[in-house]
Amino acid sequence: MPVTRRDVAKLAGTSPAVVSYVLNGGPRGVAPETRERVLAAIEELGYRPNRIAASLRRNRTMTIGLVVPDNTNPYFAELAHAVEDAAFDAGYTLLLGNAGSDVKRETSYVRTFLDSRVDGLVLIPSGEVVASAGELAESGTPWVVLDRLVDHVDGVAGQLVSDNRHGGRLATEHLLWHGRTRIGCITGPGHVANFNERVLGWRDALGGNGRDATAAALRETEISRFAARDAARDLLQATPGIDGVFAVTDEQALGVLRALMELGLRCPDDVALVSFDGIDASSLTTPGLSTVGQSIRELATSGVSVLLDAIERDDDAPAERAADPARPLVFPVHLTPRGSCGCPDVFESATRRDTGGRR
Amino acid sequence: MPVTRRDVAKLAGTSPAVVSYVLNGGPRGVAPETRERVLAAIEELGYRPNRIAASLRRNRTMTIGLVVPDNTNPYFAELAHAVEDAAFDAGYTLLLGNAGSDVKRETSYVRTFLDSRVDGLVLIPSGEVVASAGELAESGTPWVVLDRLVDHVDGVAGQLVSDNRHGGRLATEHLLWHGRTRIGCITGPGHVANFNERVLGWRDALGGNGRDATAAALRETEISRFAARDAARDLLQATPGIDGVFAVTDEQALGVLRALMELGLRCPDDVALVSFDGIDASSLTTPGLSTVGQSIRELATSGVSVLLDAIERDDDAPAERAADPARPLVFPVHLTPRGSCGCPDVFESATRRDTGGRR
DNA sequence: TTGTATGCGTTATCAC
DNA sequence: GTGATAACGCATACAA
Repeated sequence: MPVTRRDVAKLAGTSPAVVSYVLNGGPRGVAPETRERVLAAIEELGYRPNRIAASLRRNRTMTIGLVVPDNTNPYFAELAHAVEDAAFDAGYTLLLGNAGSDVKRETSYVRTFLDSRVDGLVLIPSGEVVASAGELAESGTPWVVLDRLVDHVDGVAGQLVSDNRHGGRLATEHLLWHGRTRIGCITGPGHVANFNERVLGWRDALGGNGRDATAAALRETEISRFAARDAARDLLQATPGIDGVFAVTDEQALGVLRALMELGLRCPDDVALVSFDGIDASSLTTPGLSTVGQSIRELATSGVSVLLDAIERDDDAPAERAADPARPLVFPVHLTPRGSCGCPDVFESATRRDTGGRR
Repeated sequence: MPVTRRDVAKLAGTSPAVVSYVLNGGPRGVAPETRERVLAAIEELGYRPNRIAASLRRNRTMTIGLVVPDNTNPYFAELAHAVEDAAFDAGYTLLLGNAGSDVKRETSYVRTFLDSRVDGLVLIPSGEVVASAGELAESGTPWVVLDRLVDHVDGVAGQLVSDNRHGGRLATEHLLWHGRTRIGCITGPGHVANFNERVLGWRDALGGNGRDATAAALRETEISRFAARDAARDLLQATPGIDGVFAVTDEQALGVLRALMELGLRCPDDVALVSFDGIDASSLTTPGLSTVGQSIRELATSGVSVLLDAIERDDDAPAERAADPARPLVFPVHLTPRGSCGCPDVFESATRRDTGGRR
């Protein structure tokens, strides 16, 4: 037998409506003396408002959905955590779904979240297109695409990505600067634009320096350190002269590191390595991972911010639209040199980290 | 203007109730001919049922809440992923909250989830007690405690943990077996029972072998590879003779690995290392991490299972109770020797992994 | 200032 | 087998 507004009202000797007014601070005032009685009654009964009922009435759930390929991947984990933080700060609750590179499951989650009437949706696409774009548009629920650029996203409120191509170039140029001449590349699935962009950056850098980036020096694998380890072994053995590797994700770089060890090659002495993402873990491998860091927290925070703006706007004037939401917001990346490329390996202590850390 | 059951009913020339019956497959039958018209109308209008309204009516949301200390920690990430999988399979949606070792925030999330009328709650406690146990009990919402044992949890439907003490002993005995004689320990915050248990296991093993485990060989840090790196440096420098280290979490072991490198010590040659958890990442460090593996997936799956049972039971007979839910379910652990303890480092290839992997 | 009444979209209990 | 109708808990417009 749950305690409801009726019970509170009865105990306070007033009406349920008044209880609402004191709880919501409006839209009407309530006599100080009545308010006291109401608060006392709430306290006494341990009354807790039912968000479900409020959601139904207000047509607003104060929840947002987050669909992520795999929260087990450190990069997505950091992204998800930052999204959750931003949502929490704004008073929203997060519904989480792992799509697991399975477009079917991604669609299923989007549908479930829409049925749950989330106020907005943050989507990190698993495939090259968002299969649910149609349903999303039809539902009128605002949504943003995070981290990965996709086509055919008409109704989207915003797309937020890092400057992948530039990052790929930065990484490769840095390897060249270290005097490396034969630079291989470990990349992710070809249907993900991010990775193709990073590979383009790799080609940009090599081309600009008079070297050609042949397919021979490229391996495509899943975004998994295990798959990357196998690919790196294959690459290193098939192309003996390689003295540098650009891995398009930190996760894969961990596998490359392992492959080097297994083959008896030293990093960076024999093979220098630069990767991409800038996850926390990259600073504490052996050696430290030189990486092109993304502004993970900013990406997530801005994504939620864009989403909440769209939700607000939707509430006021359903017709209005943000300025060209189809044009992606591109976030800058920055090279963080550490040991794996041949730069001095900076020892970042935990205490220094904690003071200078996030927020 | 959302399309509702009324619209479907009108188009199909029937009543909203009938639409419910065809959608829910009960509790009453419906004439095949009517059912066809209803389905056609649903299709035509692109009707999607409103879960919020259904939840309010049914007093059942088909959601469960998960409160986790930090989904960025690989161990919790794997746990969370497994919980999500189990929930998904059972048709439940997951609400996620990061408490971040902040009991205040944990309480806040529990409250929010209760207000959202989750059907059940999975809690990985951040503190030594569950501050919200009272509210939980009062609400009557079933909940389980995962991974960490805590006191004063009267209303809990179940507690699921690994055999921490035994694991600590396993790890340490293995180091002894390798001929290591001075074995230090890096542990986590003293208010977490898990870590204390693992430390007890460490003492057990040392005591049983006639060696004494002095406080000098112990360092307590946060569960962070960064903090652990600092602590390990301190430990290794303050106690020169150390030839083995037991780290109570894989996460911390990563920091120990780094500390060893920085001090010019080789692992396992100079210092052998065994840790605890068995996260995916442990198999691909350099060297591979010897670790006492938990059955992460089973822990999560059983946790959800216990929770769902309690939900079912609650639905049928609110009074009934499971058999002594206060007694924790203890899961076995298993030693996975790899390179860091001195065992041969098995190279687990991605392909072999994928076939033998989860599910 | 306060109480009353209606509706949000569903589900389930009614008579028919 | 079917259609009307009440209720879930809350928010607010409206009458008092």
